[in-house]
Amino acid sequence: MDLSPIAEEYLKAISTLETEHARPIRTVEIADEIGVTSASVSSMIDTLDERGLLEHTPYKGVELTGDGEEIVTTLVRKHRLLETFLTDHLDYRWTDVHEEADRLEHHVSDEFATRLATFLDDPTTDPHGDPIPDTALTVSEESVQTPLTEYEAGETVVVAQVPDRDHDVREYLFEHGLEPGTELYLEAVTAVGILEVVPDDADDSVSIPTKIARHVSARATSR
Amino acid sequence: MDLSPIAEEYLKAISTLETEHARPIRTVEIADEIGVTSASVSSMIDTLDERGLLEHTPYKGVELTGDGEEIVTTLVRKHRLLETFLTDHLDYRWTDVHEEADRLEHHVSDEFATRLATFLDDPTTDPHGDPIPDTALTVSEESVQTPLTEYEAGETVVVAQVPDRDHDVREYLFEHGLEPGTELYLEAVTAVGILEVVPDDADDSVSIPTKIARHVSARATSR
DNA sequence: CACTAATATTAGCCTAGTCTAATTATCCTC
DNA sequence: GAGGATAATTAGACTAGGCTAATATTAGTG
Repeated sequence: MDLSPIAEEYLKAISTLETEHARPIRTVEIADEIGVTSASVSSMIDTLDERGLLEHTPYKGVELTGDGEEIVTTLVRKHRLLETFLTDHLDYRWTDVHEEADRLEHHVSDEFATRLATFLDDPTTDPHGDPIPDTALTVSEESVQTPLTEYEAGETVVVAQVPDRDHDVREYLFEHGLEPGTELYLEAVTAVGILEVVPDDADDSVSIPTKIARHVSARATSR
Repeated sequence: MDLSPIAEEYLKAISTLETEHARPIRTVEIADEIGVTSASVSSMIDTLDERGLLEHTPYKGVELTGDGEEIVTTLVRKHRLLETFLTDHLDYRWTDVHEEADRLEHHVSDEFATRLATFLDDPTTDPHGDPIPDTALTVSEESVQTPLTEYEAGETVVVAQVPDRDHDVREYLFEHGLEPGTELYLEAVTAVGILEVVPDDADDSVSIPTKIARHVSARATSR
């Protein structure tokens, strides 16, 4: 039987947390991520466990099974293909596509995803720079990408990925001219945790708090 | 508050039945249309009535209000825009798009619809030949269209609309080469309720039962 | 090692939407 | 205008997913 969009949201949340923490995920973490109570999470964990999508060790935490991960990867693929379509063809700003894709990913068929991918010419990254899993659901080798905070003053880098989940952060980066593909000259790293950077299409430097810069990854310029 | 996809399905069903019968719609008709029991319909009618989307006269039937009709028209617009996108850009056959559009129409935002319409160059009819309501939700003047059964042997017509809801009927028409835009020579009308027609891209005549032909509309050729 | 804080689970209730069974209205025919 | 057929509504129960409150487990600290 098919999974409800709600059950799918739980799987996605668990997957995100697993990637972030690399250890079993606790009930309360899922509750915080989704915005429901721990009680609700406990009961959804039961159903997901019965369906073989995760392994639950009571009082310890959960881990996705292969089946669970596969469902999540399918969703991620649909999500990122949709985002690509929305920005590249429907003229959405990349800052605005996440919410629409988050809703639609649960409702487009596999057939739709396959055809959309063909229409888009099988893209490998989405507008935030995140990799799009292919039909076999394998994620392509990511190019070497490092958080902006790892570079030093004086270096020039290209923005590779920006965080896709927090609207305010996306808005902040957009307004300061930072998006995937932007070339950046790192002017200075101040003591109070601010990066001074100069985007390639700007004259003045822009201040980026470390808190945000940590989640922006970049690769060295190819020259 | 937003309406659930299920509530939206009820409104669509009522609208379809109103168009078909031009009179208040009874509980059991809605039940048959959607495939639920009359009891379920009764209770949904209550909620829809409370929201001001229809008027219910107990034991008599329901009629959509202006608000109710507006919601349906928005859904129809989304549905037909989606169908157009699926056939024109994702290479779906026009016989296969109805189901996907029926799911997605409940989940795409108004913003998405607006942008999709622009992307598609503001089409006025969908792949089945049905008119697409514009942003103001007015349906464009339909060209004069008459059921195939109203024409006489010897006439040449162009298929304007095919039924969009029944997959088997669509499949039948597709296999016999009848789709919107097909030019048709009406060879004969037999006694047992069969039309013999010759599509423009075929040599042999094709037999269409009156039962089906009644729901295919056509306009006279422009020559 | 015991106690407390934090977290997890269970119990029990709520809402939306479904069902079956029982009841009530309406209508049609005689 | 009475009787029966048909249709509509109501009553009561079920499921998914949510909540709060109560209970149980684990972990950390003294």
